Amino acid sequence: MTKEEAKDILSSKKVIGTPKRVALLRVLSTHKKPVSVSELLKKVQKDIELDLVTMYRNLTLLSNVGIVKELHLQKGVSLYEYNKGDHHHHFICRGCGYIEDIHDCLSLDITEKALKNTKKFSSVSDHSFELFGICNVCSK
Amino acid sequence: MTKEEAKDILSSKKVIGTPKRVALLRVLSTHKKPVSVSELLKKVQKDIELDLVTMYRNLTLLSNVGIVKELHLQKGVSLYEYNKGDHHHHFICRGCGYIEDIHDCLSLDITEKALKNTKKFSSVSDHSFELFGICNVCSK
DNA sequence: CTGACTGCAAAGCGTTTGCAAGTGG
DNA sequence: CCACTTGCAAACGCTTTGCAGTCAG
Repeated sequence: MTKEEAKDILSSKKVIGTPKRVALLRVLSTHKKPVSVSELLKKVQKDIELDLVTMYRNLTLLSNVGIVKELHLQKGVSLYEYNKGDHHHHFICRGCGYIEDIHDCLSLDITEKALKNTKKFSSVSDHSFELFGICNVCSK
Repeated sequence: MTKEEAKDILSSKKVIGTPKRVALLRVLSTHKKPVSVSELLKKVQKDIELDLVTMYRNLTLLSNVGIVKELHLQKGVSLYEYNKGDHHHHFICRGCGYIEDIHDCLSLDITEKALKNTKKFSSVSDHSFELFGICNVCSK
């Protein structure tokens, strides 16, 4: 993703395309897997000076407008991924944390059923689905 | 769940049934929804003196042997629920955090497909599925 | 005596907040 | 001039660790 593309994406959500945000978004967009905050900081800092606090604020901002997604797969760890708009789920290794995307989604049926069965909800905004296992490297 | 039943469950997993663990497990078993650590502490303390640290240690222990399940639905918050063995998922309100169980599960197909498509995993140990929405109370 | 459980204090880690300085329209 | 962004320091909340005291076999 070029700097121009990043700026366009940001401004399409009415977010000012500051250099730090552009750098952040570009790093996020090159990552196929969800990234931790500390990893993200290192990578962005190769490009531009950036404070951890600013990163957090911008991640929250981008998350609020839907440009990035936040994942909470384990205690005390937040992962972020660029929201390309392609709906997908994750296959996660309990050993090393390796993550692979799953591009199938069969949640429609269960979502409909759940809406029929509940009296407390009228709609579903989104959902998460994660598979956990031990990857072939860890199980050796 | 009686104290005796709690003790039996614990000893079946080779965990010593101390009074604190029995009290903790009993509170957990009466809860239909996942509970936060602070809530849990309050409820158990109505029964017996219990330090927060001991709670954490025992929750980790019970989680490791599979008696309780740990959920990470939002940043920095761990929820715990008694693992009755009845596989289920959750419908969560983004507004107030209200949680309802979903007892349908249609994940078999997608699990099989995912295993076929990956080269990095050979098996799935478990999975999570959560629906998010705004409950009828919050959407008023 | 030995190993396990517990409480207390302190540390650790990820995240957020307050404030002052800097930037751009 | 004003609203927005940023960095720094400090605060905050949740969780873990170290250590000493206690208890059961």
